[in-house]
Amino acid sequence: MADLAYHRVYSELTAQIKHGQYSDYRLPDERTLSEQFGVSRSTIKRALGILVNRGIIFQKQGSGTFVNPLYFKSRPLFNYTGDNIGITDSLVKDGQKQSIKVLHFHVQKAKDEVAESLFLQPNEFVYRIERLRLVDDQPFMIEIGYLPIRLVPELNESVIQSSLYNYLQEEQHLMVTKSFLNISAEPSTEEDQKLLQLKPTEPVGLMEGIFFTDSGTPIEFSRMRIHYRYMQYNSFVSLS
Amino acid sequence: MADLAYHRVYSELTAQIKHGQYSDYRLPDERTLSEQFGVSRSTIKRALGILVNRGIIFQKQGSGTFVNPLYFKSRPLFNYTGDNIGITDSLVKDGQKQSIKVLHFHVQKAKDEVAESLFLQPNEFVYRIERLRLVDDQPFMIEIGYLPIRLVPELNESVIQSSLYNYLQEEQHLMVTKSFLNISAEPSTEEDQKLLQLKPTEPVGLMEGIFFTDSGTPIEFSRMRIHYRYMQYNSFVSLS
DNA sequence: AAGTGGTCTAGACCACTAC
DNA sequence: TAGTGGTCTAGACCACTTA
Repeated sequence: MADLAYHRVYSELTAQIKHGQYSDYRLPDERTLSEQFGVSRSTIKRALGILVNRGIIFQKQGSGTFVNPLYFKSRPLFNYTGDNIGITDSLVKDGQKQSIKVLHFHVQKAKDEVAESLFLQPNEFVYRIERLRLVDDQPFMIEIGYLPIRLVPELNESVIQSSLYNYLQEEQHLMVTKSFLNISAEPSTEEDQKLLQLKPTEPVGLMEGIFFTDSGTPIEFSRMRIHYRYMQYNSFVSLS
Repeated sequence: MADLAYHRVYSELTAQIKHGQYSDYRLPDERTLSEQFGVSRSTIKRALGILVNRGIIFQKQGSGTFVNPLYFKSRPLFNYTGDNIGITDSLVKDGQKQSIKVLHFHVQKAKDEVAESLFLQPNEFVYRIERLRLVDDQPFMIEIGYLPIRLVPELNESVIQSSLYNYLQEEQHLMVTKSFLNISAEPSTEEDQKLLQLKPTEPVGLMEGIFFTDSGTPIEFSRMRIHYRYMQYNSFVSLS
């Protein structure tokens, strides 16, 4: 992934923006970038397109390409900057300590919704992984994940005490790079209140969705119940 | 917009998928589509890319292009299928009656956050539009929007009783096609409870963000407080 | 008029999947 | 081995903004 031309351009531009290289909020024009990076304008457009899709820059026809000044002001829960799309890589932590407490771990036959979401054969088995995630010892998320055992035959309890997706990448050469999420909210249950240290009037955010590997295989169905103060999601949408 | 080649391909494919044309979940390969539509493969890829970004289809290298069976099962609050990205065009309603009640409407000097979000000059003026939105007489959203008067000089109270973005499109030839949203949740205030008919333990979803015209000009900063049962947001993310 | 992003093409070659 | 999606190029021409 990292050796692709468009990805190299994307990474370098992102780093430059983060380091404040474009303090006037203006990037060089596409033809200049094409020369600077030694790639075609199409490849530059592709790299810029990723930045646009994440809301980091925006482009105005006839005018130029500009950094979105709002992007770095918001404090979302997730910020996809690593290789993987999972929590560990995405969590905005700024030096805070991330930790995981395993609540339950076992194998079961996939129920309907899970089987459907993961495109499983009938009667296929999945791991059910229930974990509590904390930042600086403050619990902020209850996470229930389902993974087909067929895809990850050798999972065990010690693996899931830390980042599952890092394990998949390093030990199984699986990168998890796509997700389809549904986001909502509801009043907290008594269990939410206990685990996430919430008052009865305080709600949880819900994120539920499917995660895919780089090659398009659905690998996890996940339900997350999130302390409302940690629930921040950024979304850039463009109808074109 | 509708006369662009990639957009035509996108529209026709979307319609075909909705009408169940690909009941085996498999689309023709890109080279075949290229011939069928009489456009280059690059243009086909662009159209397919939009469908991928919205989570409607997914592609597997070496294997093919497939319809996402989950897409049509979820019931999000928004579903961007119209020309504009606004509520009116996007709200999934299925024959339900949509209505708007104007709570407040006036002109004021833009405060810091608004001015920053809309890239305004110092001391520029904005409309402040506070509306309650209902579906089938059930209130589901309090919406506070700010628009620069410079961009829409002739707004008045009768216009905002119905869709603002439809007015902008028809009377001002402005299409609103991009948005940068931040999504979160919090306990409801007393005013929320009164306007949205919520119990004290029931929360609101928050959506806050900037809306851009097709040419990239920020045209509205909006804060939405949403009845939690109506708060459903779909997001497809791909790290590439 | 000059500069910038947007659209589109035709084709080469690579990487992965299925048979 | 054939078929499919992924990457990348070099260039033409259009649309919009700014001066």
